[in-house]
Amino acid sequence: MDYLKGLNEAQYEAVTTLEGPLMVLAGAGSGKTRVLTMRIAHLITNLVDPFNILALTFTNKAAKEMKERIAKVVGQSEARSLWMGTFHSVFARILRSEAHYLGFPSNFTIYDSQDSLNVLRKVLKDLSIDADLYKPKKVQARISSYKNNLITVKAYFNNPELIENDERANMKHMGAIYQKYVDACYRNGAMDFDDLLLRTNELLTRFPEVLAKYQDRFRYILVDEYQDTNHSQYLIVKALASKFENICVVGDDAQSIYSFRGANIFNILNFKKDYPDAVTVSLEQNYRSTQNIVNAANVVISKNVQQFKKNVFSDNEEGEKIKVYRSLSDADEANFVASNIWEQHNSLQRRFSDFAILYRTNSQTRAFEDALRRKNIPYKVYGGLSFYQRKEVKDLIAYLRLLVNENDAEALTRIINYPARGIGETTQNKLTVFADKKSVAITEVLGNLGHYAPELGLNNGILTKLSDFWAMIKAFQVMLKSENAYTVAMEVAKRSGLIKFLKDDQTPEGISRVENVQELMNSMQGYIEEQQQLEDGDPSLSGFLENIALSADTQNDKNETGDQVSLMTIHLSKGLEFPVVHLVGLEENLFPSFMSSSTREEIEEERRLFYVALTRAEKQAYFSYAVSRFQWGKITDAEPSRFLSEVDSQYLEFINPAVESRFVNHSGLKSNIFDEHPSEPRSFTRKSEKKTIERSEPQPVPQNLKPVATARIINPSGASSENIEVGDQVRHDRFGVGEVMFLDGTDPQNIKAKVKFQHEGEKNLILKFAKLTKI
DNA sequence: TAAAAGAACTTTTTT
DNA sequence: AGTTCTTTTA
Repeated sequence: MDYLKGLNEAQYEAVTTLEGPLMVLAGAGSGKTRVLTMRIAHLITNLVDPFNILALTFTNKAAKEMKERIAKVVGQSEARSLWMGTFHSVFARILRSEAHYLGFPSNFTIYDSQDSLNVLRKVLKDLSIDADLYKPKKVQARISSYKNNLITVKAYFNNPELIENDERANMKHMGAIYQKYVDACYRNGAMDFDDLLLRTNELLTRFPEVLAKYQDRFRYILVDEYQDTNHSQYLIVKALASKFENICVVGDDAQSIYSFRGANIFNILNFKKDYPDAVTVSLEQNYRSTQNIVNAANVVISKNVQQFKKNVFSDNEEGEKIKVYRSLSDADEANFVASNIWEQHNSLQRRFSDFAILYRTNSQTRAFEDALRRKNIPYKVYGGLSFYQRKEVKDLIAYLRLLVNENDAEALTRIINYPARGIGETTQNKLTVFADKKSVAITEVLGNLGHYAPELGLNNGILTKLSDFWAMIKAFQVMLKSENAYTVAMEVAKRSGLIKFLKDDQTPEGISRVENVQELMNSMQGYIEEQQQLEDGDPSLSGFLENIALSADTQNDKNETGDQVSLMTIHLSKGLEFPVVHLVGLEENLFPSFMSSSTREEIEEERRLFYVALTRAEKQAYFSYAVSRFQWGKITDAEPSRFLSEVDSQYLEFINPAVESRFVNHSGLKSNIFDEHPSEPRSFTRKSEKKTIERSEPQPVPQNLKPVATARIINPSGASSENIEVGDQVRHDRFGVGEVMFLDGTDPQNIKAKVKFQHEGEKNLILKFAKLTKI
């Protein structure tokens, strides 16, 4: 049992206490993943059949990594039959095999938030409810919270308090909307993310034999990131564990950051109440970070009221102080970060992959991408608008979804007239109304046009178009029986006219859309090949569709090994670690977000978010903030985040360069701790410098001097692209530096260039639009 | 009916 | 600023 060596006392206890309820409170960096991995390995070595183990993780990525690590200890074949994955993916799988209990088809579609929002918009329209009063997003959030708290439509109408509550919020139609939305999903044979949990609960409560089956199967249950489970998840775990009570939950209340998604921190805080016999183990030694980082993080989190008492400490070196950089603008901040990474890469020989840039909102990525690209620093953006959410990708996926589940009305509306085939809004409305009146599915009408035609009141031209469309879908479905998913998808892309339609658009955007569809095809092929190698793989089309619905960005996972800087939101960084972390955008109203600054609970969650971010760092942490920032299309002034002043200044070092101090008083900031720690004394010379700059700005530019601004504009209208030749080194606004591989076309208005970019690969660009600059 | 132009809204975080 | 929904025009 080599794997037990090298564990500290607490870790050893957590790994070897196999029976009964166990709560592991794992402070940041305390070797949580290691404990979980070893614990599962230990179970298997102690002759527990892996088939009887269920391990629930927070992300698919975490599950995959953990499975690989376990396989190294106990061997590939033993690890395979382990059930490990996110709540959503594990229970989606169970729901598929038990779907008949709930009256769902086993090939039900999984709606992502965008899909469910579309359905909701339609429901609002059908009920003639003003979408201004009932903002779809708000309605969606409300329904989501019902579902996560196990309030079904029936339960809602039986609960006067809830109804009253919605009436007070001026949303008295919520019940009706909720009902109609649930009905629509049911009719479409679809479940949204929350349904995967809610319906699992329904399955386990309504059908004791199903519950018994899975209770017997999952004798040992482990839940990672327990602090971020919601009520619905909590109940599933509780039900499954109630027979054997071999339940191990691992988490850290200080790292609960998903309450906006219904996560309930009391699940972990009250674990002892649910299982009075539970053993609690605290892992407090942080092996990841320097003392300075751990101490700074502790000071901040101690401001929170609601938490377990913990004493996280580090025996590592004391380490450097956290550097704090005040910048003028978002662009300035990004430049600072990029230069810092560049310098450390050169002088300290750090790898690019040693760095992470963490931010609160996805919209902050752009500035950093620009700055990194200018310095030719390779990087990878995690999360953000996922590849699978792009319109052209979703469109092709909608076709595929319809093949698998033809009741999916949402997929049907998306593509029935895309690309345009003369089935316009009027026709679609007629169809919907007619189908409603006859209470049959639209697809039923489409499938039996001959039968329904006399009553439909559509002319022959339209009827032909409809029957052609449906014949095409049917042909794809037949093909799916004999051909593999990739071949069918290729055929769909061609025969539906989608590819041709996209190819007709020769703008750079249009070209990139075609590339995205190509990329989707590639990722599909990759998926099929991967699944074919697995014994229990599922290379089918529906398997692929489920995979992309439940895991954010599989397509990028291939080139993960490269040496590149990681950019991601703090939420996404949970569970990861980096030698150097740049925590950026530390400003009031950004972090903490303006959306969650009103109540103490909200601020406490933001503070935990700060704690998570800081404890990602192993050796060095950098904080930065901007005095003004470009957002919502204009420049906004910003104040430093309150979290900065909550870090005791003994852990900080302020590093503002000299050039900047002339602007120090420029922003009209309220006095704060940062004015007490100027990086260098402000002199009169500097102040007067500032004055001259300010005064000179409004003055007219002297005739004999070339204004600097004009001199910098190399490419005002794209005209300079004209004398570009094959072999030239060029710079593109978005793609960075690259080499022109070849040029095509004689019409000066329509010359295409193939450019090989250093980081973005080869792109086909149209010179007129690409605004390439020769360098 | 489809493309083009204009208006409105957007930004919190994700399975 | 960028996207998406809405209205106008051919």
